[in-house]
Amino acid sequence: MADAVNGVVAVAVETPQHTGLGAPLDYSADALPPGTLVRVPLGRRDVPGIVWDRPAEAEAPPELRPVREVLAAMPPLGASWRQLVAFAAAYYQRGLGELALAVLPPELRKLDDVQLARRVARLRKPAVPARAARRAGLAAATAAAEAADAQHGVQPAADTPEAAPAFPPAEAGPPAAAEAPPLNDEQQAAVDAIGAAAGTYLLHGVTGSGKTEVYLHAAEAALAAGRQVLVMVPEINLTPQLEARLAQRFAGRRLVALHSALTPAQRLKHWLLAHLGEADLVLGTRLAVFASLPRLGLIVADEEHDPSFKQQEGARYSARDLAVYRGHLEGVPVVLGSATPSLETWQRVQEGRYTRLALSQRIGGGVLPRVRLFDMNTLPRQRGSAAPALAPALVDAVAERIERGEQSLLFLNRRGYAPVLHCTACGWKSGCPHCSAWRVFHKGDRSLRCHHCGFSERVPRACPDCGNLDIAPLGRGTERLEEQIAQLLPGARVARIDADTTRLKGSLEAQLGAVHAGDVDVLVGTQMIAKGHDFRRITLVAAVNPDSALFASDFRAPERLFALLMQAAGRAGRDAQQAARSEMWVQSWHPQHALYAALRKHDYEAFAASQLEERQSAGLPPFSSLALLRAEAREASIAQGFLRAASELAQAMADEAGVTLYPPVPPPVARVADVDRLQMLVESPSRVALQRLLAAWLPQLHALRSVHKGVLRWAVDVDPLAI
DNA sequence: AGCACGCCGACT
DNA sequence: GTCGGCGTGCTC
Repeated sequence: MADAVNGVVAVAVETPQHTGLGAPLDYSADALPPGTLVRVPLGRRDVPGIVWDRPAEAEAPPELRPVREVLAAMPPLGASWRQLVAFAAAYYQRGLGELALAVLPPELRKLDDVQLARRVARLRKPAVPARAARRAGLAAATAAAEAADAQHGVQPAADTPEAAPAFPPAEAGPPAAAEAPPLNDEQQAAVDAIGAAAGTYLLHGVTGSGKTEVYLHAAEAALAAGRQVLVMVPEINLTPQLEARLAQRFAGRRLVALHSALTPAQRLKHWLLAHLGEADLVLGTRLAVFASLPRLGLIVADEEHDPSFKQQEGARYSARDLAVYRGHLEGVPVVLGSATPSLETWQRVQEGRYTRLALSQRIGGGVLPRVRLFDMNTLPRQRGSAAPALAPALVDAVAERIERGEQSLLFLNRRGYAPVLHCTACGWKSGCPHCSAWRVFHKGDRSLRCHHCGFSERVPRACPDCGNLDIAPLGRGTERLEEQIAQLLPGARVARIDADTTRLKGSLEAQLGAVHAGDVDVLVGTQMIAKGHDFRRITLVAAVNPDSALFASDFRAPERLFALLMQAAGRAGRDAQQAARSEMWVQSWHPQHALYAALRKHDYEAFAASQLEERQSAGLPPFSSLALLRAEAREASIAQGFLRAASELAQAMADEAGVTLYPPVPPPVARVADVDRLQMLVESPSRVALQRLLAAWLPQLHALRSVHKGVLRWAVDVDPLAI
């Protein structure tokens, strides 16, 4: 361990990469173990920092300022945590200290040592009597004594096992609270494989095939071996039901949640419980991948294909990819669960780098719903009028369900009443004055709302350009679909769930509760309802208008659509006796498309194979690595000039390294809130070559801003989701 | 990123 | 005469 030498410590502080201050800074202090939280002077400010590993050979500048405060009440952050953070900072091209401090609970940086000691002491009082014996030695220590100990850099070794040994095989007799249903052979084989060796596992099974039960058993084994378990889900929405299930199964264990909807105080408490080794299970969203877990024994990433695992601002990390790295680093198994794995994951399975564990059957003998592709071209069209939103045959099928007391789910990935209003006389459309996008008509509050910048106005009575009173909605959103289905099926109880109806805290739960209670016949919603929720009485799911993704410029659009439709199909017929007559309807103008053919057969593998072939011939991920350099300015030409200059700086390097620089292009929505955006694609068949180029190139870009004035922001996105 | 210092316009 | 505009520059 490279401890402090000659009274010098390196401290990671919140300094952005582009200032040339991305690396830790040197301060004078008595020996402090790496990972210790400190406060240090920086310029005229006092900032929080983390003592970092300092290379022994590094020279100290002559005059160093002293560390101002040592927060010794908490054990230092472990070596593997620091390595994870250092890797993420380097890979996603951010300052080390910037990332390290950004992934700590915000509340932590506000505390001084005394306040921290008080909280730590409180949390170390065991919540469950059974834990008292094991923790007795630690709990006995007073906060003051702990603080005094830690002042000398002494920490109970048990709290910071830096190098975790290999995951031991599953043992019998963990203190499970609720009895588990018996596993089928495939589930048992999966649990055995995960328990046998560290590595990355793809748990591949359709909705209802019992993936969660495998997670629970694998977790049980890890807990029995005295380890902590990290479970990640893509969205906060999905935490409550999994939390309930984990809490029920592991009643004697301490379970904490980590996500951005917690209050600052809760987030700090949960994070500390994990860091102190008090929490046995951590359930969270992508930010939980950075939780400090001194006894980590298993990582689960459920719905690993979900785009929400990629952070979309600041350090744009992929929590799924970091989970895999972390598992490798700490020698613990990583389980990636999905019915429709990301093509990156699937390719790694093909290459033998990940192990596929297949769950091929639905639990309880349920079958997947029959997929019915409805060809919208067959609908008779009255002259001059648009095609109806819903095929009459689909409306009949919904009506049948209502008669039988069953529920239907209509899925339309577009909220609002209509995506755009237009004037039938002069052709005016409801564009946003600040963005290159249409403003969406929301009938509920009679507003025209831009979904990009939030600009909202009361919908005009007449055309703002020509005064014509006949302004009409174009296209359909969930509000309009809800209205139409209510008209087509009088007496049906119709509900709608989307971002607009769930704005208030607790309203999603309330609405889902109504569906479960049987108070709803037809549920209309966006992709929010396609994910995770376990509806028992739904026997019909319909994708009302999914075609747009087929021809999107985004190369991942088909992959996303397939996953979404498979997931939506999974909502139907989870109850075995209903499964036989469950149906998934897809209304399409292109029913012959290969994606739908694969969907009809629930054939992920065929779909993945054809997509991978396309990706390979196009030189796209997972057969190449990408990064996007983005720039924003009031005028596109300024952003353009900056990116061109950046490109020139890199050209020689790129040619040599086998990296391709593409010309700057506007993203799909080029102007948002009066700011023009441009982006430049950087591509290489070699991840390493791309990484090397970025590391050499990006530090030079800060200086460009003084030449290209007017660039408001620039940023790099490594492994971008969309290009 | 903050937060300084630093040199030019409209106000008590 | 100052209050304050945000342009450059530094932080171990």
